Amino acid sequence: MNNNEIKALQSDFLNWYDQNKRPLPWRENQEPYYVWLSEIMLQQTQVQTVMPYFERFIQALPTLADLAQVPDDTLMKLWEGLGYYSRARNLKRAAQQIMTDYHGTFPQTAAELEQIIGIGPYTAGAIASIAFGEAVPAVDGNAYRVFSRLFDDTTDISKSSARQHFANEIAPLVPKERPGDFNQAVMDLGSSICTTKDPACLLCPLQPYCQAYAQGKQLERPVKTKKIKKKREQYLALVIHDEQGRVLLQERPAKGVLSGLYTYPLINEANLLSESQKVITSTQIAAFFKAQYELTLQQVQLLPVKPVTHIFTHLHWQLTLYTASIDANANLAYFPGRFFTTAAIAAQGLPTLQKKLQARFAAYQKNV
DNA sequence: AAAGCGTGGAA
DNA sequence: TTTCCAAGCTT
Repeated sequence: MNNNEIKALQSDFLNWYDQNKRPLPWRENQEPYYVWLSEIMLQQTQVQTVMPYFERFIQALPTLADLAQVPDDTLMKLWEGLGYYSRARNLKRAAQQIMTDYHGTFPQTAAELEQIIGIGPYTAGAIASIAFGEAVPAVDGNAYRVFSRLFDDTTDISKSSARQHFANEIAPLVPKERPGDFNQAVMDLGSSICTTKDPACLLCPLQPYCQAYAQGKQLERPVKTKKIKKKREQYLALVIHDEQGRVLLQERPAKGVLSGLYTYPLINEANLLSESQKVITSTQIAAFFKAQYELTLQQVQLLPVKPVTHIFTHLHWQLTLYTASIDANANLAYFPGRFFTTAAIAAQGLPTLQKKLQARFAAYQKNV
């Protein structure tokens, strides 16, 4: 593209943005803390989902210093249900990092921002351009889609190398004036006009020079070859009460799904079933708990309710609920978890999987 | 380089 | 039901 064509493209994006930008809470000012927080929350997450979380978060933690000092349980309660929980933990670590290493002031370039935990190439570009006016691209999934169509680019976005390829293509197009608005225009256009399945090309300001549209190939761009296959796994979920009505919850291991979060104790059925065996018995479950945790369960019973299904990015879980009882004075030295009162459970930041299990159990109790 | 990491919604 | 998608980062 020559300079005039680039100028025209920039104007088309910015004019469209001026007419169509959405009024979002994090667009009310360019406060780096808010821009950063919104960008982290928006990773792999839709605007509509993020909105209430963002409002609650800045209400509870209005400044970077507040975030750096927030207790972990408060933090997880604020993030509860949003998913990708390491984002929240990294957010706090990053806040502490900025407080100590940068005296509480955000670094202002993409290159420096990318050194902060949780900030990758996209987020660094977004913050640098939106909050600090640096003319760098913010290459997210929208940018892949918009520019692969505009240039009829067949780069496979499944590959790790695609991001740098598009960054190189887009960098010369980002205007020195209003780089943040340009990047947000790309994203807003990508999420409203240049959509994946049903792009509104007739409403698109770039349609006159969109190379994919010219060839009717907009639905074939971007090229994406990789498909994720979900692994199916069966679990038992144990609702274990003590005499005081407390419930035993287990802390998930530091590695793996839902790490560090609390759920009912979960047992992978594969850990109980031998090759020829098909039915799991209550005795077997009790024996497993004894062997693993030195804990004695009583009255282990299969709950006559529909199993809970939960789908992660790479996993498809089906969980069968059981109830059991345990002595309130049981020694939990070998068990990664603790007893929770009803109030303590409500105050805990829990993953949606656990919420689903609780709801299923509550529905059962109501009908008994 | 590719796999792992949540959740909700749409088709 | 199944699949895919949505403002990615870390290891």
